[in-house]
Amino acid sequence: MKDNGAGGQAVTLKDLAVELGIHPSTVSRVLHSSSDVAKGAASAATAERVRELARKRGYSPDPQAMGLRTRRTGLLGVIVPRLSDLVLATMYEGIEQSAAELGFSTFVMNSLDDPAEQRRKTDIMLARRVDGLIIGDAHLGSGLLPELTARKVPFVLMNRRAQGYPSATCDDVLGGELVAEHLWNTGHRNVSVIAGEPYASTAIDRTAGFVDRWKSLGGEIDDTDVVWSRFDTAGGREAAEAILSKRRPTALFAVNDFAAIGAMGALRSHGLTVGKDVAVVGFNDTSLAAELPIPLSSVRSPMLDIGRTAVQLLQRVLRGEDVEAVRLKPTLHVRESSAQACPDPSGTP
Amino acid sequence: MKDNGAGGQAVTLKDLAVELGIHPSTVSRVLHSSSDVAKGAASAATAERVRELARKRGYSPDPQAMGLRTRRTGLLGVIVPRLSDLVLATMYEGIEQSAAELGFSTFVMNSLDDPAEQRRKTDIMLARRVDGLIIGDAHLGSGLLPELTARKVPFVLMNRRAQGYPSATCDDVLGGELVAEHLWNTGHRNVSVIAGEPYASTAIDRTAGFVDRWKSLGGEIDDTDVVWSRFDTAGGREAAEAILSKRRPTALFAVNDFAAIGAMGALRSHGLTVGKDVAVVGFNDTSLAAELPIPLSSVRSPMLDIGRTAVQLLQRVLRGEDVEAVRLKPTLHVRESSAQACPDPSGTP
DNA sequence: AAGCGCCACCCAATCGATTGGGTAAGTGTG
DNA sequence: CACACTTACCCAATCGATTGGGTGGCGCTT
Repeated sequence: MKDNGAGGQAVTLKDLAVELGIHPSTVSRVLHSSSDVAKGAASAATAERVRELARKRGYSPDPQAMGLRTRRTGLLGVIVPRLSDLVLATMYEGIEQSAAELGFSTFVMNSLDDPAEQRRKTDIMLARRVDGLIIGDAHLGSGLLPELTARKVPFVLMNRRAQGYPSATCDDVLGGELVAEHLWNTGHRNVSVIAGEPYASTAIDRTAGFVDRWKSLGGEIDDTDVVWSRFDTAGGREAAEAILSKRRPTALFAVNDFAAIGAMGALRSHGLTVGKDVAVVGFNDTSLAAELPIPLSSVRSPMLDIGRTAVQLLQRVLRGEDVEAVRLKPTLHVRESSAQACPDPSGTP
Repeated sequence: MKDNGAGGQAVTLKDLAVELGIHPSTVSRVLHSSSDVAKGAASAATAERVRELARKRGYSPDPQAMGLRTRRTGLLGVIVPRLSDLVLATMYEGIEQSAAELGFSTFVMNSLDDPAEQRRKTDIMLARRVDGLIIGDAHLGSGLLPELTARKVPFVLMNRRAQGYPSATCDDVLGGELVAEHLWNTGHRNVSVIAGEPYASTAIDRTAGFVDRWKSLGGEIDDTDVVWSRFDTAGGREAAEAILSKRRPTALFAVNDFAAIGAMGALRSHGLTVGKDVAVVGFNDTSLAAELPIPLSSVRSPMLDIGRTAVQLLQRVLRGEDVEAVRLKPTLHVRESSAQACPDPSGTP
């Protein structure tokens, strides 16, 4: 029965003040001091009357007016490559939860991983006077981040990291290592990597973690076994086709579940059975992985926690604290797509 | 090099006015009147100087102050079941595009299809003083919509419809009909429906469209052939299990691609091959459908357009116009999962 | 009884932009 | 030359909440 918001005319501080016969500033102080004693502002009795009436009338302060005075909007801007990417959508769920708990609201915008669009969306957010930004689409080597620093815009990175900036990410290097160990231990010696976009730290770190660990185990892998690709299903399919046109690995590591699904499709159309002829491992363990016709092995990254952590880091940045990068630990979940030992340990040339 | 936004101290109207030696109100009028002649407000020469300086200083009006005065925030609230549902995420992309073109910014929140959460999120949005709402999670028979109407909150529905409210949806009945015709024509006579959540108009309409058309073609189908389920992969799997425990249809229609994928998994673990032993058709034609190992037949709903349409309808509501429901036409895309003629037209009892 | 302090408030400026209502200078008309 | 009218501006109130700086009145002290 509240009457604030879009349609109705909201209750204002002054309305309450008039009805109570006191000054608006007193009402403000009472409502503002969260402690039950409005220290020095009003008597306990008055304070109670104020709170009572505020509740009854469904008073909620006008964020416009409040923000105008305090220069803080309680808004956080979130920029992601695209929300229709399940990974980012899930991280955003974490952001929303955490932000709501702290009384912040969040804007999200899709940049489609396009630098011009990243700039445009950033500018829109700043024009809205967000208190800070969460950037989920950082491109390595882009000039945007130093520029934001120069403009003193408070921000943190999420999902992808970049040297020298606070970020909340998965420990992608570790994730890649886990996959390398798993495939090595199941007897594979002949593997390829579907590596993702080379401008994303996620792709680079996962690939590097895999390759480095693979070599340290004594495995062989060179640049031609690593194929860069888009993160989506079609990208994974194309990458797998490119790989299969040249050689036949016994295992594929795709740095993204969707790319892995695309690769599974390509394998099937080459007459290969996933999990028997070729092992496939994905990354992120999206809700789809376990439910696929052939359940997909995948590295589970704590997506919700990454989102939540990003908000917490941003809080600290806003308080002026020094903040470093946080990397959350992933775990490997082995399923049918890579459970069997390698059929032909010698590999195929 | 703009200096507005989170970190820097923004340029204000007054700053410009002082630098130009004129009154802030004059600056405001010049910048406000979009026509190149600031009619009556200033001379052409002054107007040009003002616009020039505004550009140079990177002036952008403070939305807080502007909104305080004009009582319009330029904010739209969007409530969806969850953004990690690819369907809603894609609709949101459409919303974002369209809203940005019109100078609006959008909030999204997840309600998780929980009535209490729907209320909470709605209240948060109204407390933020959004100009209007786009509701993507309407529950049939919920009391929330009449209440919003009573509070004079401008809103439109998206994705799901409800009698008597403006909405932008897919023509789900037609979509169900297309599937019925397709399966009938490929020789199937023994079908089951994975119907989705009974509180969602999407589920109900798609199912009803299918069932009614099926009957009108002479087919038999009764209530036990229709299984309600969650929209996600696990829900689809469970529903398929329930169906297979009782009978063996030659075709399954799932009202959602993710449920269809789950069903494909269940079929496989029963030793049935999708597309050969059992046909499967999904709904929405998400980007995944065509790329699955066994490509999934699906009804393509114009998700981006639905989002865009929702924004346009809301614009009209905000202008006080009368607005009715819009239903966009879907198209069926047949793929390997249901391309073959029914293996056993007589069906299996 | 004069003095002091504190309690419980009130006053007014302020944030940045909008907008109805002036007003002085300049132009044209009869 | 006086009057009306337009041009090109300025003035000040306003939106709703916050906040530094008062100020009466009461109680207590010595």
